[in-house]
Amino acid sequence: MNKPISPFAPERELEACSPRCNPDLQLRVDEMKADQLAGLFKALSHPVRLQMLDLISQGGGEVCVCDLERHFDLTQPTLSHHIKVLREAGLIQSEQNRVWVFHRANISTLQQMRELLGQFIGLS
Amino acid sequence: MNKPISPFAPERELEACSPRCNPDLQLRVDEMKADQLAGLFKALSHPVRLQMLDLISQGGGEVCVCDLERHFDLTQPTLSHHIKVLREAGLIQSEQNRVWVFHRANISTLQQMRELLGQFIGLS
DNA sequence: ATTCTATATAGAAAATCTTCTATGTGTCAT
DNA sequence: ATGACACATAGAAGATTTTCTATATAGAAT
Repeated sequence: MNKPISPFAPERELEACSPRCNPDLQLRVDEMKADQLAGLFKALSHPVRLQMLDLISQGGGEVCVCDLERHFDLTQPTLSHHIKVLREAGLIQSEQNRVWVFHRANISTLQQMRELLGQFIGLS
Repeated sequence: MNKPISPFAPERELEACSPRCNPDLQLRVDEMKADQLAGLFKALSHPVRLQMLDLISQGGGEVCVCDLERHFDLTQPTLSHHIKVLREAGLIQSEQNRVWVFHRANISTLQQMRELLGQFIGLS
């Protein structure tokens, strides 16, 4: 856990363990933002939720659970749980109409994730 | 789990529970691809790994663990574990040079994730 | 009123994840 | 050779996730 000053770069202010190190690197994503963004990635970290969002994103805001459940070999409470995870993460919005609940993808949230990846790729 | 044919749309081939349903929706992401992609999202589903990749992506392929550990209040084995998760997911590549290991972001993997999100947003 | 249907919630078992301490391995300096 | 350092691995405790069965709620149809 201790970081000796490299003999090769004694003029550095920050400590480096080798001449190839980058002791000046700064986090561009603070802890609060990292928590929020990691939560978004976590919501898509399950294959069923990823496929659910694939379906919901195709539906133009008119996707009912009955349109989802035929694609998955899971019980209704399990699907209900995964939908809740997507909703609580902010990836989808749900609206009740009579007995049914319709879901739509939350584009701005997806764009946030895309922007982060773009930053990692070097697009910004 | 049973899906009655709607009385409002008896001509539909697939079952719909309401007139607003989309019984024709097809998965664009098959199960194998969903598993692979969900694995990528899972690797970024922890705030520390997300911040680690933020740092590594800035370093131009020359990021050593000593450049990471100053930013996190975690033990060395824990950081080593998170690095392994990123590497096994394919998000970073690691190369040993003498005593040190240097990490670089795997751009093509990040692009895969970005493409999926683009598909969800409707960019393709 | 009763029943059916769509969806949500409760709670529990099993699996997985996160983090730690302790220890191992390989490289370098003395 | 010996010791110091960078990093990896083993294994365990505790937290979280995934999935199920059972049950609740609430709107519609009979």
